[in-house]
Amino acid sequence: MNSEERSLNFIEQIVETDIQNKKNKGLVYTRFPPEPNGYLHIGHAKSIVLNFGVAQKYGGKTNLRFDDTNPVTEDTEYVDSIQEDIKWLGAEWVGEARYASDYFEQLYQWAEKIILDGKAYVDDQSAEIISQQKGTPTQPGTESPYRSRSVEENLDLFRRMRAGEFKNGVKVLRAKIDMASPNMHMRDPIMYRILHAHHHRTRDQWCIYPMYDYAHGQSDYIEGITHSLCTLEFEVHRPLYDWFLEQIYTQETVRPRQIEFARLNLNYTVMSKRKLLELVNKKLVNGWDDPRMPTITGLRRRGYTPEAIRTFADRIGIARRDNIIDVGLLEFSIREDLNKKATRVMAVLDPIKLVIDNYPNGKEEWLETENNPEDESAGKRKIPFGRELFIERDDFMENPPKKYFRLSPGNEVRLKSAYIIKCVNVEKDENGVIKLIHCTYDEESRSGSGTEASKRKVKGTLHWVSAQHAIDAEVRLYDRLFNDPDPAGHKDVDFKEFLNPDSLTILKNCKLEPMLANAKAGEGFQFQRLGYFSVDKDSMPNNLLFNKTVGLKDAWAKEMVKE
RNA sequence: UGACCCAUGGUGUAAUGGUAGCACUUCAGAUUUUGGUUCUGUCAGUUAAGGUUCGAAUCCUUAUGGGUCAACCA
Repeated sequence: MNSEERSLNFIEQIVETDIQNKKNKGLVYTRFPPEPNGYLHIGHAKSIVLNFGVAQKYGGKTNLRFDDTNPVTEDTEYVDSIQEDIKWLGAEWVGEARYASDYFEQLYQWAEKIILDGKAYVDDQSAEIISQQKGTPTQPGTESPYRSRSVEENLDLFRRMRAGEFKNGVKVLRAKIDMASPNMHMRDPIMYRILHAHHHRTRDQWCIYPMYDYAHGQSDYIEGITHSLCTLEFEVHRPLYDWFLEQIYTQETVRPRQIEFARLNLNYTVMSKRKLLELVNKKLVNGWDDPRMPTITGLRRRGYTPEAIRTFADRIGIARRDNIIDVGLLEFSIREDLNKKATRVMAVLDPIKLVIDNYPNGKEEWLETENNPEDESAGKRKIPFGRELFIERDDFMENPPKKYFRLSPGNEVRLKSAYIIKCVNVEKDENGVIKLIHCTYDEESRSGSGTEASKRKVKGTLHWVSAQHAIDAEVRLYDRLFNDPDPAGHKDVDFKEFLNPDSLTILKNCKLEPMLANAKAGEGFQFQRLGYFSVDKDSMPNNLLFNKTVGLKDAWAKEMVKE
């Protein structure tokens, strides 16, 4: 509905211009280049939707490429999870997944060529010295004493680096560019370092590894990537990206171009892999797939759908200015999707017993109810009704405020898809806590019976579950993980200080309609009047586990806040 | 204190020299056997000052504010 009128984002505009100008023969080829050192999060989803979306829109293709040039932090666990998450999101990369490590030999050969061209040299200095010589953003650097080594010596040393003759950190290969450049990244950046480490794919084949700046652009080039999209912090790397490409570029091939866009920030959460890893390692959450995590796997376990995440990514747009998206927009997107799809069921999370005094003892009825009022094709089902029911504790008040139109003494409400009942009195325990609500029902008022009484309008409608038929379940409620809108944005306070102690609430005594006994892991439902809930992966038929995905909009709660 | 980038309602994002629009949010109302959904209405914006132009959110200058850059990480 909006696609025909939607204006182009700035990257699409660039792509269209390039196509018109027949740049790269009019091809569009993008890539999604995660480093396998962590799980994908919602920020990656933005990048995935962008990269795959742009290519698809213009008849192009997208590669998945693992940027695996640092064996110390990378692992196949991440390689697997990343592929699973991308597939789940519905993106399809062309052919097999690629790896920067597939190109190590080519990268090495090009490095020798650059040495031969006199544009790279082996430096014997320590990391500290090299760092000192880099200067600062306001002061130029100084040149390394090894900068003017002969080509022959450089080549010999570089080959011996590869051969494993040196220990970690003893030597590096540096590009010979400009130590006085105002751009720090151009001050003779390191191309290769020595790392005697086991790589998850190349195993012990290499003991020198290329740095990101050298590997990334060349990998783009090898794959024929036309538009290399990345986040804003790589902007200052672009001159270097171009410089490395310039060393090996030949006219007849595709010339990749790096374009930066603003990364996604969500309020009340953190989005850096480092911080997410810290939460996992310190067991402040229950793993990468904890439903409170902004990871793809966490959102999936929480009950988010790929469609909702994609629409969200679409809604937030692509631009070059820093942004902080309100999590409310993410929540809106999942509600919108689930509202169309989720079967409505009866579930009472905080049960209180109710007895209908004038309903025959031992009688049961199976009443018809619609599965989804938003989707007639979803059909109908029967739910059991009886003399004793559970309703939500919140749905009864002995002394209600004026606008309360749920159950209270002397007041009438409709039980959804069942009868109109009236509260006659309550029983309390010695502490004054209500333990049983006595009601009478209007026998003529059964939903759908067509009688005058069934058409009566009452203010409130409650969800309920038959006590005799109810099944038990554990339900996990989630709130935002952090109490602060920008937990990582405080210079003097660690982000973990803002963790919300109430981000997880476990409810053990929930009562569900019997049909839910067969619910399968990952399946999502709307618990009538409460919100959307999804079956946890650890759920068992005799130990049902639900995760709250998101609550329904709650006008009553809002009203109460105003008081 | 250098280089580079950015600046449109509360939050995002359009308008590509010619009527500042859309979404979320806010608020109000209608409908409703979910205080949901849907529908209608509503509040609210071009950082500032100069300049160019018949006309500037858009081009230029300056200021202000924000961001990025000094890993043998990506």
